[in-house]
Amino acid sequence: MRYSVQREKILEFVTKSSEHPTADIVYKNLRREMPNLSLGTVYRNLTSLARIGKIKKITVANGSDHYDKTLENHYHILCNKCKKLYDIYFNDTVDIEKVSDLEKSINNENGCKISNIDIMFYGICNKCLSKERM
Amino acid sequence: MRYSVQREKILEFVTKSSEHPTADIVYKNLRREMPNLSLGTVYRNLTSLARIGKIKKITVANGSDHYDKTLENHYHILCNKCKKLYDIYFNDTVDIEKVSDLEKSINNENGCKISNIDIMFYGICNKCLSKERM
DNA sequence: GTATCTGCAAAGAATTTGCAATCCT
DNA sequence: AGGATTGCAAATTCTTTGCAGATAC
Repeated sequence: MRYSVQREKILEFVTKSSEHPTADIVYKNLRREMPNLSLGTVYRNLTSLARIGKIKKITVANGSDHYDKTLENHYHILCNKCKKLYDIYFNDTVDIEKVSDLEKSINNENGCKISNIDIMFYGICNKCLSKERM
Repeated sequence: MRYSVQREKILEFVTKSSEHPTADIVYKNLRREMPNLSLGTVYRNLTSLARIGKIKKITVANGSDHYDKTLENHYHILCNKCKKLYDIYFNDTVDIEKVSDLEKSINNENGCKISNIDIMFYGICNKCLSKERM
């Protein structure tokens, strides 16, 4: 894959972002410094960056795909109120182990070959919860 | 919710189906006996049937939503070859327990309120695996 | 030089919606 | 009767793609 300014900036934006931007968010933000950037280019690069594993695509119910910097062993929650996607941090590493144990045992017991598991949580984020209580 | 033939047939189709039909599959199949059925009606009813819990919507990466009869404690694998969605059966009930344990512990340790977890497996189904070996 | 990548705009796929007619109750 | 539901078609939303020009190497 050849170098391009656009791809570098797109990767940088996703990597430095603490949110999990959609293609449109990446596009709108980078347009400020690159007024000629096109949405097609953003989609093409997000797709290829995900293919080579530099970032990860996250599919959610009822909405655009999000993109995340690649980090091991963490999951996401989509807030049904504000529609934002947050990381879920496990306080107890046992939880993480449960997931990978699960993955292993299913691999062995089924006739199919599992290449990956997507786990998505849905609910209300803590910000929206505290707003509700006010 | 008032009765309608269309909704009854749509629910029946999803419930009796061993596959996990998309809106389009439901539409194409029911059109044989209901030539005036419209795709909009199928979407509207699948959505409301899912809302009241009679069926379950399953969102997958890169493709249409699927619908499933509501059964507890089972998960799905999307075959990357044939793009079909299959149930995953656990031989060992411990696996199921791992998932619900996971759910409980996350509920307690995070500031957010989790209403549900979606777990999706991706890989190659056993049918496509045996074709590969031939 | 040439294959890759971009911007643009148009196309495509999936789903939703407005509206008048029709159907339950 | 009167509100819910339908069929139809148009609109929306998200994403992909064809193409001609620009860019990396």
